[in-house]
Amino acid sequence: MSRKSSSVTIRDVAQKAGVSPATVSRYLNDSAPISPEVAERIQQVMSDLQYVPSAAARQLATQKSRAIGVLLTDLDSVFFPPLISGIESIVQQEGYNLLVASRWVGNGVDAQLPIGPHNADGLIVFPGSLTDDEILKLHQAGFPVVLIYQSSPEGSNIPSVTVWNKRATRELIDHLIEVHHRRSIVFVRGPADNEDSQRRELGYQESLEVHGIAYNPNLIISGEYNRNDAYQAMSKFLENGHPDFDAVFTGNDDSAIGVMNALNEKGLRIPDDISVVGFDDLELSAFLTPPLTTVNAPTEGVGKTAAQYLFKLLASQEVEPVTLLSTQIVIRRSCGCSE
Amino acid sequence: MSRKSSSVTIRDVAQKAGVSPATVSRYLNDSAPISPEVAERIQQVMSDLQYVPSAAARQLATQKSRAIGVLLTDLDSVFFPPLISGIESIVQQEGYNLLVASRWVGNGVDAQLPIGPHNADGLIVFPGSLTDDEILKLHQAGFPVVLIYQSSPEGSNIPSVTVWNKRATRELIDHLIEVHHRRSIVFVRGPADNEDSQRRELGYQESLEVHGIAYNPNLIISGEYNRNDAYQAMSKFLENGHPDFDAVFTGNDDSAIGVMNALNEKGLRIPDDISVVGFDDLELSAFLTPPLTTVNAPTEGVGKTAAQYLFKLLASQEVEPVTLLSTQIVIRRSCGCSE
DNA sequence: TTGTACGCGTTATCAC
DNA sequence: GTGATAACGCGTACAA
Repeated sequence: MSRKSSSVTIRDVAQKAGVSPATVSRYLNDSAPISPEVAERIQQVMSDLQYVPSAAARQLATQKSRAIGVLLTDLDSVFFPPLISGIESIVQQEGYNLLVASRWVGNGVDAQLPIGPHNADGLIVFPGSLTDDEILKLHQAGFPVVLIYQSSPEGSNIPSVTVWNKRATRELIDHLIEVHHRRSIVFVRGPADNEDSQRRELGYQESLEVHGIAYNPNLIISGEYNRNDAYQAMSKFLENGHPDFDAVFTGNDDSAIGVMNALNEKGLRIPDDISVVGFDDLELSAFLTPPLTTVNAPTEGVGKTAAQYLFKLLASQEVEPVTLLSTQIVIRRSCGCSE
Repeated sequence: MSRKSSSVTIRDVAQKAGVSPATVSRYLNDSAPISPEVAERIQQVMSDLQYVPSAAARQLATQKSRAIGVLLTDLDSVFFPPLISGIESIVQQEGYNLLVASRWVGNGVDAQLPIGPHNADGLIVFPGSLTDDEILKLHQAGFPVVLIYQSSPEGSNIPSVTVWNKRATRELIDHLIEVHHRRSIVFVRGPADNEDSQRRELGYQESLEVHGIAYNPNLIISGEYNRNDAYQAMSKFLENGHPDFDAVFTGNDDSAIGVMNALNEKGLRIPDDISVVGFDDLELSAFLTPPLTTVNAPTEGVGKTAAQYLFKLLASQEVEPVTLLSTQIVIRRSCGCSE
């Protein structure tokens, strides 16, 4: 984009190859057949001149940016690497560029979107980065959008991809109750408006119910799906008078880290005194002490799938409105199992 | 970028506001004074029409993409979130876009760069994503580049930002020796060509030397700066005949996770039997059991600084060729300290 | 198979 | 302070 660096244009190539710019363009995008000799000459000149087409000019002419974006809330979370990695692998494979930005609707944004029709061909949105209104507006304007970990706003039908939350959670809690005979299980929920957290809570309740255990609201505490808040929440829970409990299900693994820490500090042994289980199966979860029993959620797969859907949308292909990737429990030691 | 979505152009705004496109442009970039009334009218029309300038057209006219890129090797690492977050905060503040891509020179790339003069105004490069030749070529073409965790290739003077490695490592090992009387300290190094790892090794050696401890090459093992390889390396070390040792310094925290795991599996207690210390101070390091004694390296700061330098470069300002951000040891419990 | 001419949406250079 | 007008570099009818 900088003048001095890539000042060689398609016209230079054309001239030096003794053809018209149009022909070079055709060669570039093989949008029309051209004679072998000419093709070779162009190729030769192109590499001689180290010609690289200007993305901007191309975009302007084509009305396509060949870039897609992903909008996150806070980039600084262990949850994102696999997600972004998954997205990027597809994006790169398609020869597109990936724009990344953070934006948090909580702090009252109403400025222009960092990523939108003005600089991208499509967008993957993570919960909390856009309001429902903004999502809807984008979608209604015909801008390709794929939602992740979030369902389409009321009345709309925007493709969304997330994971099976309830089923695996149900199995996980079943395991705690049936195998380890835990009956007072604390649930550390995520942000109130987080759909995944809500569904995980449903799985938790269902398991309780099936086993004839009464749901105790005093056993529910709120983290924010991150280790620090979860640590605080659990510490506070332990300090104030609290019901007896013999297990903790943290809505995600990151929270489990904070919870385990709080438990350790109070001298509670995991899993002897308290079983702890999470959700996500972060790469590091197997390395915690004790290794965390959790639910494996294909985060990278969500990224890949969302990106693939976005490209389908770009190609005007049909995409299933909602897709749930399968999850499965992984038993390690924090629940009480020996391996 | 998509035709249907944002078809309102500067011309539409101009017409509806009863002025010329030029005036609207001037208002947008306040590149020239305009009368208050006109300004207000334009503002009004702009928000009525929800006008958003086309990035492509702007780029073509300006020869600037208003985007910078960061080139990483593998996106899926806990090390990156703070780094990217730091970069993005500056980028957003400058009203720029952030392009992210991964590329690993190890697998013999020679295709076109995912990010370069064709789609960005500048680039932040992480070790392993570009060969020295590629870096040099970019730089010589006048393309702004900032190196992180890597020094400028032979003979060149490209700005680079990284952290103080040797000094803090030296202090860390001093601590192990002086306070905890450890004398047989294993060093788990990073990738062979990694400059940080090399400098950390220097600090390690210096401390040994000062304390009259002979350097024992059998105590050096190779990880790859990630928990899995480090786990493998340490496990193998423990299984084969190995020298006695009473401490491990892992080149980074991620490796420490794998090492601690391997140690635990063999029934070695940390820190009672073996002290373990790392480098980086990942957000999760304080949450390991035991909490990891390490060196706090300002990863987010490196990202911010690199981005700031890049913007200085874009503004044709001077930038120091090499800057080292300060690090400092943080004592937790894995070394043997009680708090 | 190839060339010509115009348009994409914006900014920059002149005039006024 | 404001308005024409010419780039910017590429794709794409349309014509040949």
